[in-house]
Amino acid sequence: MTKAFEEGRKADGPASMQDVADRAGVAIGTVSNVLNRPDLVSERTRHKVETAIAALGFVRNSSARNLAAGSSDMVGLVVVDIGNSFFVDIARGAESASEQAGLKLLLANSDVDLRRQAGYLALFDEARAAGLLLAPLDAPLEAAYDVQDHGRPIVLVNAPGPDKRMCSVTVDDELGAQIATEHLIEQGCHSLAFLAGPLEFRAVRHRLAGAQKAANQASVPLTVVEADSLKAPSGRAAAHELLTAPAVVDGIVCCSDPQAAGVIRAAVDLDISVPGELAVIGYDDNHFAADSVIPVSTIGGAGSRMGELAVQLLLEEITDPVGHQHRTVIVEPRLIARRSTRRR
Amino acid sequence: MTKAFEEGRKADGPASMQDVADRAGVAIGTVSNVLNRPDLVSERTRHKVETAIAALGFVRNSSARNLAAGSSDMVGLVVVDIGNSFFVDIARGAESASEQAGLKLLLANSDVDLRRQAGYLALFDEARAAGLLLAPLDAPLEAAYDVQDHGRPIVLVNAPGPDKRMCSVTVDDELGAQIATEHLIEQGCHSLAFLAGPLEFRAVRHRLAGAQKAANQASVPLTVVEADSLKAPSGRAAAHELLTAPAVVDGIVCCSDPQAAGVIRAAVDLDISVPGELAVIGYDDNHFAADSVIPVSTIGGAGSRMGELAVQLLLEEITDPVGHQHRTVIVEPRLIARRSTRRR
DNA sequence: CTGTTAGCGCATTCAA
DNA sequence: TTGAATGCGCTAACAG
Repeated sequence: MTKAFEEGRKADGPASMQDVADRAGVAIGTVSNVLNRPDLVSERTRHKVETAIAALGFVRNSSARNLAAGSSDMVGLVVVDIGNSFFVDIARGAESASEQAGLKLLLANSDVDLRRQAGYLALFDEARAAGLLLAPLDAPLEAAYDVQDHGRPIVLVNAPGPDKRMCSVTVDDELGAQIATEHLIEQGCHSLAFLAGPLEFRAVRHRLAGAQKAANQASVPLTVVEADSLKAPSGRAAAHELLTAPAVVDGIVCCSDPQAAGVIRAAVDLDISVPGELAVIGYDDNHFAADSVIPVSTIGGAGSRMGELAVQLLLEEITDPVGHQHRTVIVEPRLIARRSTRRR
Repeated sequence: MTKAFEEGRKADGPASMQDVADRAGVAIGTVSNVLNRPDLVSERTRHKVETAIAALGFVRNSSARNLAAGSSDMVGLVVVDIGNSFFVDIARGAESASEQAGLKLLLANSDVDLRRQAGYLALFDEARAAGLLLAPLDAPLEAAYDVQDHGRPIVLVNAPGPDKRMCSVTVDDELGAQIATEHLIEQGCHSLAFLAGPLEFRAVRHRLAGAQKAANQASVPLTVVEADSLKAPSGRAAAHELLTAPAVVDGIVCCSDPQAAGVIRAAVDLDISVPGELAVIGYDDNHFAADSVIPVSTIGGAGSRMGELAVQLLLEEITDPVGHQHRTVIVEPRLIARRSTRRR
């Protein structure tokens, strides 16, 4: 004699609201009420129902719930690279803002794969998520527009630029690089290099522009080197070349923290002291930057703020879908000065 | 005149299968068939339906789908700390295995908060996920048992130990620390220290045991120090104390990579050369470990493997819920030797 | 306050 | 091969 049989309900599958209602001796609507509007239910019935729920191990079926209610409290965040702590910061910011707003945040990692990105967007679209957040690849946003066309709110986080069709939050990359460059100049550098990543990345181009602006304003020479990637080995290779060239450089602005780590390693290999002979600054404040042997100065502080703002924009659109006007919020990053640039 | 009006359907909300059927001039069942069993539908009708789907921008409603079908292809992974690249590795492994199995993997970050962990488990439970993966807090697993009791498959990843009630995959922490310690001894260290994290963590205790085992076998003295945390500042502080004490230590086994980074920093501060005078090994192969100025040797390789295996176990249970026998798979980590321990 | 009921959008019989 | 009908579990509106 199975437990389910004793309880007089079908054996397989989880208990339903109807099972709960039967066991509590009330109608199904009442069960729904104690779950969703407990104030409408008398103390006594509520207790009966709660007892039945506990006894049966009843768990709401959110599919049925969403279907009937026509809405959901889930928001999806699709991220390019969960291995990059910058995006983890975004996720954290989004998570805490969502929690505060009573929304459930689910993550999906596209892992720099456009097809996966599209797949996860479609997943959340099919699940009728309340809204979507997308930290996109630097690639066409067709899939995001599709979601948008289906009437689902979506906001871009760390977007490559403003977008007329949807809300987005961006960080001012030009400003960031400018701040970084000015910082090196203030620290007494006289001959700078900008270690770019691949120029096909919009962010890289903006940062380059910012660095050039700052260098021009201060009339400090700026050598530009384009590395193959934003990773450490590329930074190391590029720096090795730069530092063994005849022209002397006493400060390098990098496009990423791993690059900066690579640069510092190259410097150490060549017996060039950091920050004494060479100041190095990274970008994005990845988690490891603070813990290095030579803590790496960097530009950061934008990640979690962007996540929060993105949720805020999303909420606005969810709350007022018709009156809503798309807009772009630009976050200003800040300097995080650590030892790798401390020259005075 | 709105687009919806022209199309002769209600304005708000996404198109439904009924809308598609109407526009294509077929019955709703046929639309369902072209979506789920296209081989049962004639070329011509299928084309009509597909045209209507495209024209309407129709997107399946997975809530309705799951409700009607009574199953879902989503699996949820709840992770303690998405900021730790070890768990990112697990997520990556789980993701690729899921993709291969035709399952959709969604992530949730409990952020070392038991309440959040329970919340996300409940979320996936309510969504009737096909199964759950949990990289748990080192804390009671009540919420996981609940899920289990509701008949939903769940497997523990990086579990604190074997569990009779559910499948789990663990890494052999004792072995890992043993390997690490043996490595230092092979490299010629004569006096070791084990930098433990808080001993309330099971993993820390196991690692301690492994280190002691290796040290005993080789008759090498092992000083044990308990740091406040697994983070860099704790490692730095503990190492500073250790390295300024009268007793000489020429090798330190750490419980984490950040700790190792802290140790190396302390050594550099004290003008002790690494690896020359002091060999240091970390644990978990966090992403940054390879890129440091002094690349950090470590114990790793288990993360993505654990993720894959966990999905595999989950699949077994999903496929055969009744015949399934819970089991624990133990993954063996491996040494990743880098410069911080290269003494010969 | 509680019970009844009509869908929500879809998968899936069963007939035709 | 296609169409009509039933129900998945729940919410919300309404009647009592």
